[in-house]
Amino acid sequence: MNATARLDRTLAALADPHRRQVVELLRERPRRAGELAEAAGLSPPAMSRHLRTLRASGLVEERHDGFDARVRVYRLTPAPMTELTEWLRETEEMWADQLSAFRKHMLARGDAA
Amino acid sequence: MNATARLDRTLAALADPHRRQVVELLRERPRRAGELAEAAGLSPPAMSRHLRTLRASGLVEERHDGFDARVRVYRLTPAPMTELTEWLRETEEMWADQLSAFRKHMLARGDAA
DNA sequence: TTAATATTTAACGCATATGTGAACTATATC
DNA sequence: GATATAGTTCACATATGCGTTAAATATTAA
Repeated sequence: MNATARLDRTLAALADPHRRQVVELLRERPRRAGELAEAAGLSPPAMSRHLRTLRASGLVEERHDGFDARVRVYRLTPAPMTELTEWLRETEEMWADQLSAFRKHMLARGDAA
Repeated sequence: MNATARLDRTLAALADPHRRQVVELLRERPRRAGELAEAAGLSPPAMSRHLRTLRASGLVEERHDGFDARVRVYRLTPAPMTELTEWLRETEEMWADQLSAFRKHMLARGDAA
């Protein structure tokens, strides 16, 4: 999968408020699927699908609990967000350059910055 | 509009590859609607709708050209991306804390980090 | 071995997003 | 004034996303 498609999936995954809530919960600590469903006020099937989407985007990973194999524990995997952060940084950097060039232009004209 | 809804719109706007391409083009310099349509290989109506979405998310703004009032020039407005960057920063920060806590835990147990 | 638990998958309905061609608005050019 | 140009909006078809309930899977507990 190329970088564009990965950014697509990452952004689409984070565009849903329930999934973003999951990320916020998982950034504190790993949690069980059922715990996430309850915290988000969603039915288990609904949460299961969100978790599938998050898994497909690479934002979270699933593990089986050591004691009770029915339980699935989800945890954050930061790589996709790092890639997104990098894209945003480049965009903002470019904009900052553009802005400073604009200011320089204005100063050269004698206008106030 | 609250922060969650704004993040929603920003992320949804950026989740489309054509719209992200528009942002990438605009981070170089402002451009005309028609120029963006051609660059993205889209029909004018399709691009017009993407631009409406980007406008609604606050990522771009539209201005009328000074010489030819038919022409609409689009430019980037960075505020929404700043907010998104902030959200990502918090998330990654939390994850870094978690990782360092995990390493500390492992070190305390005498395992290799 | 039967029943309960944790989670996922399947089938369905509904809302929303995307692209296309046709029609519309506003402005410029001849 | 007639026509061309830049861009948008409309109407339509198709596709995708989200939630719900019912059923299936796997595992633990009684």
